[in-house]
Amino acid sequence: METSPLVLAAAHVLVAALPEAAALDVGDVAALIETPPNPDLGDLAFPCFRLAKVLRKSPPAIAQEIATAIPREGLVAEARPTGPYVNLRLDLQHAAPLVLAPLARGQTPAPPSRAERVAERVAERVAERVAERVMVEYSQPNTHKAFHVGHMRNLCLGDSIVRLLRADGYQVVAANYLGDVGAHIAKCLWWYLDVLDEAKRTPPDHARGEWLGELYSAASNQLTDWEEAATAGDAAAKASLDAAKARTTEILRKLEARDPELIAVWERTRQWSLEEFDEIYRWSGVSFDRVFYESEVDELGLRMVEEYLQRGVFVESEGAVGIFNEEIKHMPFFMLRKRDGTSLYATKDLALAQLKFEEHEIDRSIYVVDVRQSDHFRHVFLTLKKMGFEQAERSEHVPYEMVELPSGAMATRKGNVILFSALRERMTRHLRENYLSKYTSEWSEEEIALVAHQVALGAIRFGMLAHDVRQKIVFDMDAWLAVEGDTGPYLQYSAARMRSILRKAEEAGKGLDPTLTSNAERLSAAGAALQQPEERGLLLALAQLGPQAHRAAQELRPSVMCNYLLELAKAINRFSNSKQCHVLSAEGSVLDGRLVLVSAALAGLTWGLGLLGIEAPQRM
RNA sequence: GCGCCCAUAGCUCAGCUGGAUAGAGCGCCGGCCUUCUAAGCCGGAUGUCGGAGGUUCGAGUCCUCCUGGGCGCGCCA
Repeated sequence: METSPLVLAAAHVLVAALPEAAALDVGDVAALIETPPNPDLGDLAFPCFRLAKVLRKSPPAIAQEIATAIPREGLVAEARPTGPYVNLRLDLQHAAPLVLAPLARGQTPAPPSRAERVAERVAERVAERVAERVMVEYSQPNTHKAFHVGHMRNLCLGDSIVRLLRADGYQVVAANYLGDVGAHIAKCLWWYLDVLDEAKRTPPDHARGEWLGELYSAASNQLTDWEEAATAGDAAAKASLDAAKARTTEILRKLEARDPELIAVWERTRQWSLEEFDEIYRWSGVSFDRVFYESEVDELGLRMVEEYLQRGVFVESEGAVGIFNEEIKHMPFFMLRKRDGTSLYATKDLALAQLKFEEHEIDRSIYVVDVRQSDHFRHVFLTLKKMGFEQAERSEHVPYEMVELPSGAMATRKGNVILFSALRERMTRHLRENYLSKYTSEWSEEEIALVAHQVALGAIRFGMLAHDVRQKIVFDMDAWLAVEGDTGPYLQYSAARMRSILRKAEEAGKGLDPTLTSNAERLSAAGAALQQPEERGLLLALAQLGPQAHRAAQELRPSVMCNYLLELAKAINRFSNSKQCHVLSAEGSVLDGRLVLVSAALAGLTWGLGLLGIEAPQRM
């Protein structure tokens, strides 16, 4: 795992004190170093369990020996054996320049070098080759359908993964893949063209995509109703169902045949959805480098099926074409062409993969798609491999659990879908009414609007990212509106307070001297002046920033970052609530130390929030 | 039936490669705004880490089985 400069420095001290026979290098030691459960024990801890075997001594005895061998000068002020651990207390005179100075200077944690990444890969035996150019595909909404809170989880996850990977040194192509063809379009257009009368066929001025989504739901629900009634023996329903099915099939066929009249309708309605998606992405602060459309890979997919059928990679089965991936024992057949000769979702995914590999020369391909598609992607990757795409080995699915409501899974059928627009509206209004109203006389309307937007987005993004991907999110609107405790706004608030201190210091003529962070002597004195436990705690929390961001990127888990940032914010608030840590009333090196600490905390938190796509407001 | 995932405090969840008395938020009780934003801070109460075996010096974490829940399983996307 990536280690912080602080841990690395401590590892150097430890290695020098280790017995020869320990045979551990700095990297090994750094990887073993952990944080004691209780700050009273120390700042860093070195566990001696691993050494027990090679040294043929008990861990406590080893801890004892190491502790006595450590010189009490430089970074380590105190080394105390406690059972099997050597607990280190650091001298902040040396720690502050390592941890705080770069951040206060405006430097963000450096991504690992290529050599480090290779070493890490080798150590983990993941792959000998290190990917540089990565594509992350996410969002993938369907046109003609509503964009709801479930889609928001995907959007937040994908966007954060993109940001994490970029911060970790990768070149990332952020990709979207829009579902603009298929049965759902036919259902929607059937309702639009055949069921709605002329007068009702005009969409509203705003939220046209949403309006289309309603048509789709109505159509979908009607078909299900008829189907149920038909199964129960209702002849009229059966007739209606058959007629509707014939019509949707006709619509699909005409679209495939590029029927000018229907294509015109398709293009017009599709555009309504696309415009709405753009608006959502703009509000959410998400942008894509490449947008793929299902409509653009449809034909290519079918050509590939034909080609690989000829080559014998694919086979015919019951009139359909596919491949038997025996590796997936419980469902080996992967269908790629229907009996009627048309393509499937799977077909298009093969074509899309080829397009990605060729067009963008990526060497790693990430798909952020919900967990229900796990088997599908295993098939896709296995199939790509058998087709000869070496990148298949470096393709991976990031599965995440669904967003549900207290009433169960969201379903248009049940009418319990919470649209993204509703969440956005309610969150923004709630923040204005309950928190920002106190500033109406003080701040401009522009600033209030900006902060309402930033905080609403912060609450939504954090809410979507803080859960591990394997946990489903039960979306409870009231709970989401209560933006206190472990929430995005808490993090933003913490940043705003840091900023406020710096602003007031500036106003009082006690601002941070920009030359301080490059003045070794003054910096040491400033570090040495940090005597309060809250100051130490905050510094130690900041030391974790780089390593945690790296871990989150490696594991493709923004939730790692969320949890870490909560700890950082807690350390920040403990500091700013402590009477003993007052900044403005401090003088000399104590003032210097606190200003550097606050600057570093603000920079670190802001940067970390940025990896989640959350902005830190100037004030709130 | 087969496969994948989940199960930790009343609720929602953390818990990195197994390691020091299992943590946080919400809720509950009690404190803290003439010193820097109370969207905050401090203190208190609450746990058979679903169950049973096993591996290990050491298991919430690894293995096996079981129970409960969710999801997926050839012509939808």
